[in-house]
Amino acid sequence: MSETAPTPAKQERAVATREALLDAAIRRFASTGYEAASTRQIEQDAGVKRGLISYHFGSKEALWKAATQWLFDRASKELRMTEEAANNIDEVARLRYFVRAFVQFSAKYPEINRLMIREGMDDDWRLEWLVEHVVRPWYERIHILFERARRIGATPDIAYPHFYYLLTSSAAMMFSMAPEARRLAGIDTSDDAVISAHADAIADLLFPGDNT
Amino acid sequence: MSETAPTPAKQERAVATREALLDAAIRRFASTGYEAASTRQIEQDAGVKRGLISYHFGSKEALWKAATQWLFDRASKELRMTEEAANNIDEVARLRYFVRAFVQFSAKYPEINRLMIREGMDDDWRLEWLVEHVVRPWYERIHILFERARRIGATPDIAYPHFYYLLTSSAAMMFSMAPEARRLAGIDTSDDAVISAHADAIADLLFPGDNT
DNA sequence: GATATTTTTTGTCAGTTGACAAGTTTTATT
DNA sequence: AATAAAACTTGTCAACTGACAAAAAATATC
Repeated sequence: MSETAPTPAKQERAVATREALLDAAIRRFASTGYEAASTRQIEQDAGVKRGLISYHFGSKEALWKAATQWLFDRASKELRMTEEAANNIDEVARLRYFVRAFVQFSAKYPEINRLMIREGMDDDWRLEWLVEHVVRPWYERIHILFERARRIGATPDIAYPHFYYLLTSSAAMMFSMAPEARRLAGIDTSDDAVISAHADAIADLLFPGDNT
Repeated sequence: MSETAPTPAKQERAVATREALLDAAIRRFASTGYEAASTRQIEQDAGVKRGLISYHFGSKEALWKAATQWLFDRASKELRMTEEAANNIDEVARLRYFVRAFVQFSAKYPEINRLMIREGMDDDWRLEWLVEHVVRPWYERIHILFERARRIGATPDIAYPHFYYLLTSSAAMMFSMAPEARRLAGIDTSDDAVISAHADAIADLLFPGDNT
């Protein structure tokens, strides 16, 4: 073997470029959709030059997968921490706590719900990817909470899929539709008071327990 | 004045072309969004030749407005009939009736909610148009029902905007996300039993009245 | 049947898109 | 400082987009 290979250099400023692209990509994909979001626009948003997506990700499709993965990893970690934080309180209070946390979470990351809504309407490779990589784990996780609550009679008498869509849609929709909510109802959905009121409303409806 | 103008002809087969285009346009705009829906694709879906959108509507923007107007006019009429049909029953039962009808309605016209979701995320001319032409009338109409219900104590204790987003999102989302619901939960959202169960679930949550 | 008008068909345009390839600069290591 | 790899930059391409214009066909009225 020719030992001439001295030492390959490593990557440095590239991480900044990558993150800028991932962040810009998520925002574009979530707000305008995959097809309508142009790679040139994303590069411009990220403040980098034109060929960088090709260089760092290879293709638009690969960028989309990397960006969604990136977003959901961040978010999943946070949601799981919330879940664990509620482990040492009683059952009903825990459910209310989780629901409120879920609303806060939806308000904090509106891009997640926006992405899922956009992709959930069309049965293509993106929906398949999202369902298997992201949605199903959460679907199952919430299922467990739901069953535990059902056993102590703390849950409305409906089949789980209905509950899942009731919870997720009512928790997230208002924040996904922030521009509409502002125009229509004059609501600022980034206001903590609004978020908190919404969380209370949902928790009260789903688990009419104590008002704490 | 030169009386040579004999008699101008009228339009005939054009209406069929127009309707085919409107129908195809709604489906495309709702499922892929405005920017990603190409006029050529819409013409192909409608089974007509290439230049017809230009001829009948002038521009893509004009087609979008005509198509959404067309859809909402049809839907509004139906929703108003439902509302009137419930005029001669007592207050609480009427609310439950309306909620159930609203769910049925959302299941029957998933394109409406899909359109509003797509456009509600971005604050552009389409959102402005939708809010003023379509959403606000409904928003106010439901507001009246809500206030009437509040006066007799039949309503959850939340501000109206929260109620509005709870109702509309939980009623419509599952049907807008039909492809996801099928993949994720194995649910056929066009099944009458599923629709009915969903309607019951929401009516029970919002107005825990009798179970009729 | 002649004719004017509506409707359809086809050609063409400038602008945009995603992808790739050939360059240039920067950086880490010696 | 030399050098090789990584990172960035720019040029170019075929495909597609919305729009318009000109030609062809269909239709109603006389």
